[in-house]
Amino acid sequence: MTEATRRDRGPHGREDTDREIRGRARALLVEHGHQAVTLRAIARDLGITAPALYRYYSSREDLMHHLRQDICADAAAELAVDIEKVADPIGQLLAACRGFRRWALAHPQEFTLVFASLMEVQGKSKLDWIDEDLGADPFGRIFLVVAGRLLAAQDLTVPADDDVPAELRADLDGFRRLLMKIMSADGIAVDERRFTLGVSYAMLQVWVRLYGQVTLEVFGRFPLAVSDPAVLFDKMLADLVADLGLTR
Amino acid sequence: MTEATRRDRGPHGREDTDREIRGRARALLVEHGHQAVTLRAIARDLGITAPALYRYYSSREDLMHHLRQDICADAAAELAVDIEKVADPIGQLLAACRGFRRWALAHPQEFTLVFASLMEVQGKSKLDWIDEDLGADPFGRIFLVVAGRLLAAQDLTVPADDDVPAELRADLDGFRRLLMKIMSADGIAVDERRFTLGVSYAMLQVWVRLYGQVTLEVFGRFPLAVSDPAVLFDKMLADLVADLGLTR
DNA sequence: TCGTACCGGTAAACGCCGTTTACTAGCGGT
DNA sequence: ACCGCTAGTAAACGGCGTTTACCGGTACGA
Repeated sequence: MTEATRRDRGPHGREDTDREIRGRARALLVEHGHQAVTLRAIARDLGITAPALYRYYSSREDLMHHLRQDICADAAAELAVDIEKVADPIGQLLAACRGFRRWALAHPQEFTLVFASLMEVQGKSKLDWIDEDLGADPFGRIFLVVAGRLLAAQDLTVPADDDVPAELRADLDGFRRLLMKIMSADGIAVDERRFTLGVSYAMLQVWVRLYGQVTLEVFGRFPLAVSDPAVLFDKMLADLVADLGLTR
Repeated sequence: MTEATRRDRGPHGREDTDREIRGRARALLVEHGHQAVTLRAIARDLGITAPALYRYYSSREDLMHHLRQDICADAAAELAVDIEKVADPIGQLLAACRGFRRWALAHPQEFTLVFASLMEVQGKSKLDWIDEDLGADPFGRIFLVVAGRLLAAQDLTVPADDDVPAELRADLDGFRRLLMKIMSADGIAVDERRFTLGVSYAMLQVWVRLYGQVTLEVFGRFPLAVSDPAVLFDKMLADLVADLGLTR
């Protein structure tokens, strides 16, 4: 006679178990933080022993790596919903930015894991998340598509190419080409001549400000008490679209 | 006869031992990351047993908390040196920004601990680091002093007070008052009428961009490969001073 | 001078943790 | 009927934070 609390109740396929593992890991992360994501705790919740998890992941770090990808994909999906509610490109940009902030504040642990932690020193570069097939991780793609649509529809006020330092041009041009590839994959036509280095640079700066503001808010590192951070965020967004020379 | 590797060789004062503890903790953090800062490892390095550390700190988390403060103070001291090498206020602002970047890149683990981790859920607000005696932590003070000197010496291009949303005014005014207190404590005289809400807002935005850029670089989260990040950083600084309407 | 209270430390233990090793029950294919 | 694979178990190792009980000095007051 087998014991009561056993695992062989019903035929769990490998995929199912894997999903359960990541689901519990995710829940532990959300509820009790990065430290609480423990192989033994996950196994316990699944009614399994810890070493069994090694049939699915080669180490805790390996599991965390896949977890990051899950999180990324989920955040991207959530963001995509927000964006598609809006028709005009500027509105989509704002929706993407607000959606990013909302997600980050609602999921601080996930945000930290994916967007604000040192990459394990394994790979040579920090940029393994760029150039998986075409472009970037699913999350980055969302932003790039939004940028692409905006660019196709509107003229932006951006620095002249002469104003961007020579040492940056190759990088920015690479970014430009990446973005064009994504756009054409997304069925967006864009006039190459309007897509200058200055446009690449401006997009980069938008990301710097968005990321900075969100990260500061998540980590509570503003130099003053902000009683209504949403207002501050919207003001920054307004500055952003103004600096880009956008009007609906 | 006592064993060879014992601790009672020479009279270590309590302060000395405490410094050694923090020193080893610091070294472990730098060399092997947050995870490696282990009470047992620290104790081992000091030729002591782990429970002895509880005579100095009530828990590992308590030690980490003090460690954060040490790091903050050290970073501030390092930054102060950079700043005092320069005479003019604009140069000091640039030196502070570049110093912050250099420190963050040279000490990613410390940077993460102090500037990019979720505050433990203990205190009610995230802002315990504001308003210890007057103002902020030693690190924040440095920036505030630099800002004060700049403000006393130069006119800034900032948004009109009417452009800052009503909901932000109380917060920004609090920041203004804090900064004026720090400035007067630092012996800087400033015309109150030139220190508008727009000035507070502009300073906040400078911090957003600086923090965003540095954090992106430390975490490798730029959306493109940046072959010479220093150039990108300097370009952003140039934009910053241009946006503030500064010229030497 | 003698107690005594405290201070900084030790030893042992508890219950976690990741990970490795050896083993096994059950299943699919031949 | 057997073989081999898969997904699991049990036991163990060493490391971790933390608690408890104990202990040798040293400072200090009677």
